[in-house]
Amino acid sequence: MTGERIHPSCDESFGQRIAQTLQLLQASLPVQRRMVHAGDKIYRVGQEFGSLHVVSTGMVKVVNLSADGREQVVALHFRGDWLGLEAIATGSYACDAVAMDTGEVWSVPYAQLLTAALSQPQLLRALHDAMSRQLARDHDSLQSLCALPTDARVASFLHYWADAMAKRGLRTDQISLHMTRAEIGNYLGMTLESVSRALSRLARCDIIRFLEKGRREIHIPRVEALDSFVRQAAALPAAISD
Amino acid sequence: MTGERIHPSCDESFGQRIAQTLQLLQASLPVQRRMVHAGDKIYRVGQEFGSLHVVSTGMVKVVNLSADGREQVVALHFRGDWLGLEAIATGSYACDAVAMDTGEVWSVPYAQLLTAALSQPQLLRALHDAMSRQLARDHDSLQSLCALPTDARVASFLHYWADAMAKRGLRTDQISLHMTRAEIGNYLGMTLESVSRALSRLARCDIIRFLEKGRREIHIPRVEALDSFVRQAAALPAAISD
DNA sequence: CGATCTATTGAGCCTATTCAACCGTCGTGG
DNA sequence: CCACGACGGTTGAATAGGCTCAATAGATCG
Repeated sequence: MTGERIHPSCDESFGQRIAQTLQLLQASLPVQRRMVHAGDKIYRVGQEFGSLHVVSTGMVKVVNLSADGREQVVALHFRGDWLGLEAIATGSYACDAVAMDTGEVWSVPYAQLLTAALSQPQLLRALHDAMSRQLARDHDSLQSLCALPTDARVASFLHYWADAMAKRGLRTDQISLHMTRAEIGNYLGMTLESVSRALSRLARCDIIRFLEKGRREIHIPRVEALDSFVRQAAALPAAISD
Repeated sequence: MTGERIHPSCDESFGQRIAQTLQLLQASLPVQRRMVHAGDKIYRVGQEFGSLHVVSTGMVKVVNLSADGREQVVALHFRGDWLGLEAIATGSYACDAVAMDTGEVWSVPYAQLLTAALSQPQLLRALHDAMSRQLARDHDSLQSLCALPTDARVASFLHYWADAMAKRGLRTDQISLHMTRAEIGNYLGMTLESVSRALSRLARCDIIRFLEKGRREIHIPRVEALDSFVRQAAALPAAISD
């Protein structure tokens, strides 16, 4: 293991684990690589389930479609994340998976993955870890939605994003959200105006800064500042600082 | 492979699948059965992960503990549901699992489960199905939280509960919530007063009825009524359709 | 019976939504 | 080239939905 560190708090080994998993997949299965661009769908709701997918590069949003046609972003995925897990039980995808960026997605037939997993326990471990992490992440999302006011929810979202980047060895002080305010709002259960206002307020407190005029590039001087902002908002449901 | 079918929407066979899974577990692993009563903890946050748990009878709530001590109910589990899945990746439980009722919980060491799964593919399938279902369920929770007003969220909650009972072959017209209004509110991201008001309104519309004076027994004449109530609230945040 | 817990309901307030106007950027086409 | 519209973002004013605070009542239990 090469000794390189970027972030103190998060484990550096996570990025390596991702790389290992991707290598393992490639070595032991006929993965089908696919280049995707923003807006491309990796799979669609209702489509028959056959394969799981792993994000190699790029970012993917998972959109739940309700019966009456409304859309709900329920998860975001980055390098190393698995897609389609929610379809295993039912046999058909319950969501759309949409690329938010140019990237590469690998697909592996679920049946073959299981077969390979019998002789490669690490594969099974990787799959279970991915599912487990997703469950834990969903719980955190739920808690944010239930317990935090809008501003803190946006802060928590940024923190999550920065954390996801840090875990993958990418720079965390400057993140570029490949989402519109409307998409962010949809994911966080609020309106696009509220997202905009929250971001403006965070910028006013100097917790974040906008780079360029196109305000999707966000500079985060200190990630801990986001954390403490969330923490404080959580403790006092209705406190207002000047 | 024995003849098995997966229904798209509302499978009658679900209850049978649960029974089969429990039998399978019992037959191929040293499950440790444990009787639990309301308030008992199956596992605690921070505790080292070693075993997964399956609800045999009774109901269990999973409570996420945030850094600052606030509690958040993130999931509810019934017969056949697996507990502790979110701990696989990290190696330690991230939540408390608390019995809401008298019941029985089976525990199986994860390592032994994996070993057994190598020779019993159905075991692995059952585990994956459970995780997959939980992920899909989490997505639905997220969507409810994000998109529905309080009344509809309560209605959706009751519908979910009734559905869970129905899938397990239990009576669905009369459900007994083993939760206080405060717990329900915590789970649904609203205050206990809002829960109370929502229930009162639903009762006023005759979508539900209270049995007895202790108002946790709820009679649901027509489950479809709950569904249509949710659907209508979802479609029009403020719009008007005859 | 008093003490405690849970639930219901009302009144006022506050947060986040709705509605609206405005600005900047980006393509497109006259 | 500029006019134009489409789109994404910001900000303000007014509204409303849900929260807070508070009072009341039933239930349970020692």
